[in-house]
Amino acid sequence: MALSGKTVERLSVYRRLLGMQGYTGEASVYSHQLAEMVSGTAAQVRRDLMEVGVTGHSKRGYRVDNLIEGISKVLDDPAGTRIVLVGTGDLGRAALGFIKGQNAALRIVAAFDNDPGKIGRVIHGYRCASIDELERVIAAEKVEVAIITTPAGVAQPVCDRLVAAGVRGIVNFAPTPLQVPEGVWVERVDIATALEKVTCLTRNV
Amino acid sequence: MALSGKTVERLSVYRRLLGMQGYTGEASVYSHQLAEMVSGTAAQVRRDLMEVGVTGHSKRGYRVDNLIEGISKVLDDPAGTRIVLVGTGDLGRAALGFIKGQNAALRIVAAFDNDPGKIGRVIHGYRCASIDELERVIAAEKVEVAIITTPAGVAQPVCDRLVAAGVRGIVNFAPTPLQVPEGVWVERVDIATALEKVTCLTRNV
DNA sequence: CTCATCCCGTGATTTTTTTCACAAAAGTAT
DNA sequence: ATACTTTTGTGAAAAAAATCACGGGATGAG
Repeated sequence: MALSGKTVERLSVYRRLLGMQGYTGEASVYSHQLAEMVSGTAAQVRRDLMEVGVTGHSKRGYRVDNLIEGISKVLDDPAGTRIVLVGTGDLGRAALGFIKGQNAALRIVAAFDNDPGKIGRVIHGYRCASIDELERVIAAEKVEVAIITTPAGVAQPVCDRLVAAGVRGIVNFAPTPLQVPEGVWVERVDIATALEKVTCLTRNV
Repeated sequence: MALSGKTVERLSVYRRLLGMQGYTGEASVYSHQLAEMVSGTAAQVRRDLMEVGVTGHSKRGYRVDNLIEGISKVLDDPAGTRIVLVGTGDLGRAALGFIKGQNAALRIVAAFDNDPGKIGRVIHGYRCASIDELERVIAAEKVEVAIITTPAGVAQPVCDRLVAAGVRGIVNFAPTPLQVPEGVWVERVDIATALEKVTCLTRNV
């Protein structure tokens, strides 16, 4: 099953919205309702759900519990995914807050920093550990995914250590591209670029 | 000139990398060097630059100053873009840090919060103002773009106020989609989705 | 029961984005 | 000067993504 990255992104959003409080509370949703939530089209939603394999019901839409279960089956590793975060500055703390309690399949195993003043502090319930422990923890806990929220200058060396220690997926918030070997997936979240994109496209529309 | 969103994103990255310290310092770059930086292909870089209108030189590549100037001409508003940020939590502070000093054409006019305890504080050089001032400041300064870094629960009402006050472009960091009228551009930065995407795609590759 | 309506599932089509591939330009070596 | 190499610029082809459009099933009204 080869889900495209775009589809995975939308599935993640569908699931989050369906799981959120404030959702209508109905037992079913129509594709056009989901489409409205993500500013897409009903056909696209149906196609995404088709790829997942969940099936709806003419005239009554999709059962919400069914949807959440089906999406989770493709997005989540049944064994859970162990994650570390490196860099507990503002952004690192913010990221921990976003992740906390969102998805039971994602487990933050450790948060690292190189500032002795931060080590030992508890952030959103996670204890900040010394960067010196990085390799040990990754190996001991079989960590597969890492989040880099360090300053740009150290992102690449941190990345190299993560990859050498066995990490195979990285979310990179540092404003610099990372060089990684084949077989490692990097997802970049570029705040400065997002802002420049909006300023540019807002003007030309 | 109709630049695609993807192209704009890459242009933003090319420019940032070229402007950064640590860049080789050469007066020229080849398309394949830029490609390597962004993990793309040389042909794609050349196409992006073609759309911008900057022109290179066989055998010597593109002049760096030329590139930066050409990219800036399409990305930046010559009059500058005035921006406000709403929500000075961890994420808001992080965003201010990323933006600060990056691009002279982007000017943060104000940062707002509804917490009386935060009002008056200075964050990365920007003074935090009361959310009550939102409409006044946006009108007075002709603000066109806003960054939403509030909790999910208040993102939509904040968005409504921004749009009513005249904002036409929004970068939304809140983990909830925003409903906006025609003519307003929303760029979503979804941290939780980025993480789920990596965990999913890392596994299936 | 019959009709009208509403929605799902999906083949076909269109649009968008990326990649290929090659002529022409420009430098280098001999 | 000539041959060889490297790089740009871009039409053409391919790939990826989104949209259209319609058959078919389910429901409710009359």
